[in-house]
Amino acid sequence: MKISTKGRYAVIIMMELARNYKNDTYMSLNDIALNSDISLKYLEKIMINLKKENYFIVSKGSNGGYKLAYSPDKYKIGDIVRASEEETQVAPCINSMCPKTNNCKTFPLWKELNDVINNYLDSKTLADYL
Amino acid sequence: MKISTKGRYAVIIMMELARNYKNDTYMSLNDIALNSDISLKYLEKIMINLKKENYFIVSKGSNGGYKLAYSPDKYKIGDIVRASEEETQVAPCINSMCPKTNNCKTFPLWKELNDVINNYLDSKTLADYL
DNA sequence: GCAATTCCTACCATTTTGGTAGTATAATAT
DNA sequence: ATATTATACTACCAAAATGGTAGGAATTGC
Repeated sequence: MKISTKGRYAVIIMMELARNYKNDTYMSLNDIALNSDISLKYLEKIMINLKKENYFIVSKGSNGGYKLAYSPDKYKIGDIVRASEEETQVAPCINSMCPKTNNCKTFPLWKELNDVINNYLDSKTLADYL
Repeated sequence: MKISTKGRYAVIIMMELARNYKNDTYMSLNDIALNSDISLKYLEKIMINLKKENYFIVSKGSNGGYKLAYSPDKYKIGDIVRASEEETQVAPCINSMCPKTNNCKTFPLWKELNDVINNYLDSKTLADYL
């Protein structure tokens, strides 16, 4: 029962950009790496999923980098985590459960837990943790 | 963001015993294996952690097995999952977070998420899923 | 042109997950 | 007693996920 660091690092990246939002300057992954003590290379990898979400305005070249496309309160933590993790179900269906056995009787439990988690994470935005 | 099957299987085992509670007979792991489509050997492994909790009355030998020591409503799902998982924190502290960087600013988020999850799982007992 | 930056494709070590195998030990039915 | 049925214990293992690293190509600003 553990959230992978990928999701947590994604939130950290987004937080760095959120803190820089008011400056309206581009922030490079290198800057984020220095601030957050995560390697540039791993940051790049985590960015792959985040970039699909159109969260950023990007600029290549010197003085380039990323900035948030919207104000921090527009970014739900839940969206960020789900975008980073691929597996969005806390307890996805597995072969040894369902349907011959009684195992599926616990399915509503995991389904509801999933909702509880998502509802909580969706109730918070980057602005809540600046 | 996924709960390991270990915790889920543990709940399944406990459910099987809960369903057998009214019979007041011992139920062997072999019976549970047949009912649940999980291998006997893997069940044994999952039992290791559960046995530490004094959840059962155990009998070896023929017609032996396990039965619940208390009625199903006394077993919180949260306790069962936590007993099975070793890692009880959803987002345990890791080196690259805390304390030089700003990363710890997100700690309250994960701490609270942890509480949300535990509160939900503690609000349910085996009796809720018979 | 050069430096800074993102973008893209691989690769990889370690840990966790999800098991299996074999044997010892204990209790019970007969 | 002893054969049988269970649990208890110890060890091993394959596959997948996690948490990275490496190297270079493409793009842009100066």
